[in-house]
Amino acid sequence: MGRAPCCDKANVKKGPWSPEEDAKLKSYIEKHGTGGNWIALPQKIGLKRCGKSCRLRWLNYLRPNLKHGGFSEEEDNIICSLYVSIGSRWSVIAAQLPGRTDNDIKNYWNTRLKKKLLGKHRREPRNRGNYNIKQESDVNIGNSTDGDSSSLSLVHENSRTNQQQQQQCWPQNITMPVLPLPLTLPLPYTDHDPGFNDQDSIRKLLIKLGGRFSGDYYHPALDGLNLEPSDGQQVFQDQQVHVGSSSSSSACTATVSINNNEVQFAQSGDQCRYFGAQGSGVNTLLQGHGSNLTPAIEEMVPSDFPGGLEFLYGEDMIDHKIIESATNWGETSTSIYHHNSLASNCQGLEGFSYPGEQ
DNA sequence: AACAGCCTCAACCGCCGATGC
DNA sequence: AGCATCGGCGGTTGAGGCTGT
Repeated sequence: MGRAPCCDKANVKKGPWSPEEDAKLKSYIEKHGTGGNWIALPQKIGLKRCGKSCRLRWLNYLRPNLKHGGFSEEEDNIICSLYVSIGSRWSVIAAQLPGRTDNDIKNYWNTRLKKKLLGKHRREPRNRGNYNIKQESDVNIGNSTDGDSSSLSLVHENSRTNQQQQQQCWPQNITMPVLPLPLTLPLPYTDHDPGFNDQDSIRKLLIKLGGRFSGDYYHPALDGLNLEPSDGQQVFQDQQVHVGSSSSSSACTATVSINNNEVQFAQSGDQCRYFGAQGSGVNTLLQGHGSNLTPAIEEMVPSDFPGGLEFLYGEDMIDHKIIESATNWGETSTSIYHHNSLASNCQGLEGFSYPGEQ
């Protein structure tokens, strides 16, 4: 037997709200509050609406100090950055953008930013004062010139300066920003814990750090890994996570150290060609096994896309600045790392074509 | 002007966790 | 402990408006 419906669907009005309904709901809540019971609210007011519908209408539309449309570039950046790091947790993202609702951001992402990332939009957006798509960057795929012809890298040609910034997409030692949440993560590994056998757990950890799994690469360094999550949760700060095979003396070890709000990847061992010597850096490790990285991004980036999501983690991602921000993620105040040019990089993907594609 | 296709976004749906009984 | 209820969340839908032909 299923769960009882929250309201009598037969006697509940659906569809767009009328101004009268809005006025009723708004005036009541402004006078009396929600009373902590949305389900009972419509009956008190005399609205033939589901309580959940009232809640949604209030939160997404009637609530004071809401902004609609006109996302600024800075908001774009924040959304991009947070989406890359935490995925589609719209309520969390919305908490960082005063006046924005999760629904708003979700819609904006799905209709604009996602396409902006891919450069799929066909025409200039309508009625968007702050929204301005510029085609200022070209992105090419080319062989890196660092002496390793086997590695591919993205070349950003920003602002048509012709100054190609060829970069290895995931350098051997890269410092990535730590995004502020969740401040506690299931930490999948400790040195003394023999139960480190859950690849999904480490995948999740690495995903939090911004990795990608395509499933296209088998990675021997992950073979036989013990990735069982430890009991409970550990504070995901100022810790080191050693990613490597405990069973192989010659295994490459990727060290993910989290200190002072920075994540550092480093690797050692004679199998490190998988990690950096061939130019793919730790990301190759990250590409080891099937993915649950923010599915929308995964979907946007084909599995054979050289370098995976590195274009989201280019140099600019490293050169970050901090935006101080209050957050709802916990009781402590924390910081967002604002990737200054992420969105412009996204814009730069306009006109990008995949290998073999015209 | 008419039509078709595209785009946006408000609203709905269903699931899940928390809470109370 | 088990169940019912509620709030909250993310995914999806569809009506209406806009644009291109």
